[in-house]
Amino acid sequence: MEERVAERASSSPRARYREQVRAEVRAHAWDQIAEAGASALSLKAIAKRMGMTAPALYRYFDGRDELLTELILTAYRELAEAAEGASAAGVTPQDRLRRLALTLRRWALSNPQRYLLLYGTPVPGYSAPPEATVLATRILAPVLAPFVAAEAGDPGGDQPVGVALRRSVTFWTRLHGVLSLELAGHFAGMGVDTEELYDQEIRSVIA
Amino acid sequence: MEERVAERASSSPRARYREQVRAEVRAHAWDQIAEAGASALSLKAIAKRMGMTAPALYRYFDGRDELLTELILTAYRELAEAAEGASAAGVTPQDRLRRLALTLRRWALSNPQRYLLLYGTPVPGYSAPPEATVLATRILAPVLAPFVAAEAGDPGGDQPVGVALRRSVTFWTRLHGVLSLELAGHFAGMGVDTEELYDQEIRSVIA
DNA sequence: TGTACATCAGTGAACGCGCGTTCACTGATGTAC
DNA sequence: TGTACATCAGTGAACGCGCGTTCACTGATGTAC
Repeated sequence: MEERVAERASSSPRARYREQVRAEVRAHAWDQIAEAGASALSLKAIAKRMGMTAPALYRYFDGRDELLTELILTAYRELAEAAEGASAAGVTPQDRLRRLALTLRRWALSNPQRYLLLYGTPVPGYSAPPEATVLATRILAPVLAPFVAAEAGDPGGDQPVGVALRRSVTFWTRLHGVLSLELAGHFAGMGVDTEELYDQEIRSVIA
Repeated sequence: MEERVAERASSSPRARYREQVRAEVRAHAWDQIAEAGASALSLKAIAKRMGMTAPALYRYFDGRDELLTELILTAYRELAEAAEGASAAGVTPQDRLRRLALTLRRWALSNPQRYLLLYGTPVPGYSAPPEATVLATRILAPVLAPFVAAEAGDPGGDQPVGVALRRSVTFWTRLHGVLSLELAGHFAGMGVDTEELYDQEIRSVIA
């Protein structure tokens, strides 16, 4: 009901201002997450940085968890779009997967906490809504598609989709293995060339 | 200096009692970490569960961070021992790596938060001491050894240690990729057989 | 175009909670003669 | 074996901090006539 009103009035000055403030809150939330991790997300701290009092934010978000949920869903959608965009630029299935993987790494390195929010240790005391699980599954689609295409062009496979799905998951876990350890700083002082390692893992599944 | 005293008096009733209480604190700390993650570690909460007041714990630990450090170092040592023990039971290098990997998975699944404490998203506001980094590096030794042995038995390699090191890291990242996503619940509702997936990843590096 | 009214952003005080940590102190336990 | 003393575990009060959230209220902005 309220949503209906918000939609209808989406171009009114008040509605515009609302969306502006909401955007600013989200921006500050990301800053905060980037600095101290998702569990440090605090409405009071955001309000202080915005020069407002905390109760004012309750006009814009139902509470801390609702804000966190919105951030997570946004991040999933953003990542999915980036993945699809990167994939679309490729010609062959292999090329698509490679671009997708490199985009994923760039995305993750440019804002580690955003990646860790989605794929790292779950935020204590917060349970993701069902929508998040759905989005998390759906994000595999741009990975799956090139594998399906590759299998289809390669005759003789018994169950092309089954094979493609397995390879997709493997692709994902291998990239995540390198990325998450890199982001958490676990290669520190080990003299590992993470970029090369990542590239090796890309090739390991594609070839 | 204090350490010296503690050593000398290690069999006195008081010293025994001290170690007993310290152990109980650690046990409650692990319980707490298992339930709500490492960032929920709280001296006050531990004291309450032990039927004591919080300041009393300062007789046993310098503070929250010191306790956390001790837990992390203990976990590293425990994992290293488990890895070495498992490896020792194997005959061929391949066998050793396989046992090591399966032990790692069992260890991680039996107490997810303990694994995530070492290899998950860093605890916000806490920076691990240098010793932790050293231990984290040293834990690669039992992985590296079988690969070195395998390379040595396989003539023709240019730089056996270099190759072995690269394979060790790959082994590690691939296992971690599956494990960490499994522990964080990211395969939920995707119909993935994680055990089989893990086994596939073991074979991918060994074979 | 001006006036009356409704809407809504934002404030300030407050509640209850939990945290790490310090300090002066009590009382029990171990030690030296 | 008993007494005087030192050591040390643990308490209770307190400090200052930050958190999410509620509530009654003010004042500005938009809307309808």
